[in-house]
Amino acid sequence: MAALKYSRQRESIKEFLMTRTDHPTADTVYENMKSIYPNISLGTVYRNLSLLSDLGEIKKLASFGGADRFDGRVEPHCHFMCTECGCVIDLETEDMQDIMKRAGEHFNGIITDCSARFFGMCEDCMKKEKN
Amino acid sequence: MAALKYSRQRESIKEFLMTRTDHPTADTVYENMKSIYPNISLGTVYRNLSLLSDLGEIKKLASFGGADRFDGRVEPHCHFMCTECGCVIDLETEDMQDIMKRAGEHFNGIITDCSARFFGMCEDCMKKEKN
DNA sequence: GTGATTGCAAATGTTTTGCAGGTTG
DNA sequence: CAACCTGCAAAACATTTGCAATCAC
Repeated sequence: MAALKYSRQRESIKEFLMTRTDHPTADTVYENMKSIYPNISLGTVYRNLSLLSDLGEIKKLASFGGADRFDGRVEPHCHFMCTECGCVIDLETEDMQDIMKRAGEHFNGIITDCSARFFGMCEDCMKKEKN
Repeated sequence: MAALKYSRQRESIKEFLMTRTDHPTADTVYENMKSIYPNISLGTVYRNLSLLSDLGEIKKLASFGGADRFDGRVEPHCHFMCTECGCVIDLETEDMQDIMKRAGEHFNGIITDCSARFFGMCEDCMKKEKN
């Protein structure tokens, strides 16, 4: 069992994700980290994102079509992706526990987690559409 | 606008997906197609899966962690993935339209599609756990 | 015959991994 | 100093694409 040791890089990656609400990809994290650690490698970014995700300190949003995205917000919540511009937005939805409970009613296994994604067109793209 | 032409390969791929309920990956489809068309290429499988998905004749289940999976069942329904064995099972859940409607209540864009995934342990893995 | 489809192979994009050196506790 | 972590580069995957030959209409 690997004991965890402090790393500036990991700390910065987590802090960075906390400030963002747009669910950046590993590459975006990497680009932003470079301004603090010019020599940081993409491998380190991936390793830390994966580690933080395993620890439950961040959430990995498995493929919305392209590269995986990462979310500093860990409470269960839903996501919306605009099929026009590709942006990913948090949705304030009803209690996820409730959805999970109802989904498991006709199922013989155990449901412990849930990820709901909605697709459509975001507010900004709808405005552009009108022009 | 490309006019669609018949292809045996595409037909077989669709038929194959209709017979399966385990949401195979492109590679699994490819392996199975090889018994009918020994020279079929993986590229052809990907091209046809993508085409069928665009036509709405099959559903692409974007990354459950590894490779994308494909589903011959197109009515809206939820999926469960076992974090132990990786199997993906259909879930009979409440009306998806209803979930979409409620998710959009505090949202200014338009929601047109939804994909809900549940995670946990499947019945088979629970039995093995007990031993 | 025209244009869509195919097999093949090479290219692309994303993520993981081996290794030698540096850092943490 | 032992174990973890890093940067770098190569490898591993999944998927897409260019091309010349083939097939459907």
